[in-house]
Amino acid sequence: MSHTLGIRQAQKQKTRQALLDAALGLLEEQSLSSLGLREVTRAVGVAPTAFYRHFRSTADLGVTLVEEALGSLHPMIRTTVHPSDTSDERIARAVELIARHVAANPAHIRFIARERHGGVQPVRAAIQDQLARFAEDVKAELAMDPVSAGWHDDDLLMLAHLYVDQMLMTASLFLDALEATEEERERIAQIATNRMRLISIGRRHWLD
Amino acid sequence: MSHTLGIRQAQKQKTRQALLDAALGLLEEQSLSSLGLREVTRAVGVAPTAFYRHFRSTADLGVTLVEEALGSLHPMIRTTVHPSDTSDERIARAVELIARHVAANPAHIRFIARERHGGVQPVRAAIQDQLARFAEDVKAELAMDPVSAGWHDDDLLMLAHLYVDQMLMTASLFLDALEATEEERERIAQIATNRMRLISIGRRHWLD
DNA sequence: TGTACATCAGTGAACGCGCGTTCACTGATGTAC
DNA sequence: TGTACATCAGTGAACGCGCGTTCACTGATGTAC
Repeated sequence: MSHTLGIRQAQKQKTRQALLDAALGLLEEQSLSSLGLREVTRAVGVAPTAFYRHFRSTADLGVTLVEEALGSLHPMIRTTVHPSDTSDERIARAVELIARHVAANPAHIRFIARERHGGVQPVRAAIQDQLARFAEDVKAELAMDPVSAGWHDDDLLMLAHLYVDQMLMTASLFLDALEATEEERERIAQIATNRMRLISIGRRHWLD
Repeated sequence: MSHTLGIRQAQKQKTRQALLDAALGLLEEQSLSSLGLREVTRAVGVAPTAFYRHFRSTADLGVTLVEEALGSLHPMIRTTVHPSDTSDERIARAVELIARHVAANPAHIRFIARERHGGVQPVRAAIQDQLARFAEDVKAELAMDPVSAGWHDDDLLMLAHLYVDQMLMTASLFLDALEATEEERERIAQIATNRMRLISIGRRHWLD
């Protein structure tokens, strides 16, 4: 049997997670810079002062949310870009994966899109940091592809960032269409696919 | 002599503009959803209640800021994309123009980047609306280019949106580098240029 | 040009309210023996 | 297993403060004659 947390630790974790979940919910309709500590504790049903047992401030909570939203995404990113099948199949798979991820975690994605350029510096920095890591991951995968032979390192990283930004754009498009009809979402998937295709075509002819 | 405003109207306009300017300044370090009406009037030096003579709410002020930031940009966008000289010259000109515009209007650009996905719905809607118009403008210019012969209308619009998003990304990159060295800004210009080049290459081979 | 009245941008007091933070506390959980 | 003490997540009262909004107001500007 694996090591179990003590009752006290387990309860603390539970409250902490409840605070994170409540904050994420409240952030669907406002920015982090206007999120109040009392709002969050009220939503959870604990005293305002309990907040300080878990986070120094709402900015601190925000940084934790960034890790929660993006920290676990690295393996997914790598396999998405991995040069296995044809370019068009890979793109279709990526768009499908993004659509699913957005549908499964809308609040996390909204939070990232919103706070990427938001008013809370440490959170912005945490997001830039994670996205830069994604770009490094993507670059490493791209480098393995024969198509990348002869490319400058700088240009590979440029392309990787372009893909990462594109993924986020696509996610944001799907986010705005969560309530829309199936046809509308299909239309968006088509546009996102074509954007990716155009970039991939540019990639193939980069060294012409 | 052209028609002049009355003294009263002129003074009102002046106060209104002071409120907009003060708000824009305060928004460099926070999001609109946390901007207080009292903050703004305090910065201008008028009574809090004076705010209501000009705007219904900070959200209303935000929508006005969107128009101020983007409304006058249409002619610039069109001429930037206009197919005059070679593709590489056009790209270099566009990147240069964006760098200048960001340096001249950093607060406006920051505001747009921040509130595009921000927590205030009417402002988000106003930004999406303006960006969609930009895309229509760009599409109209692209359509005039011989390179676009044989393209589907949908794909032209897709490309136009891709260019618009790319311009905003580039602007955002320059924004983060305003305090940086000349070399750093040159590096960013190079990356932005290469992103645009790659997209243009994809465009030229789209129908292959 | 002068007078009498209307308009309206900006004022200042007042309101009820929720905010972030402090502090000493409680009582369940953990630990040492 | 039982006891005595330590730890610490969550409490609840209290604080000073700034918020958005209301209201009746003032006095400079505008207008009609």
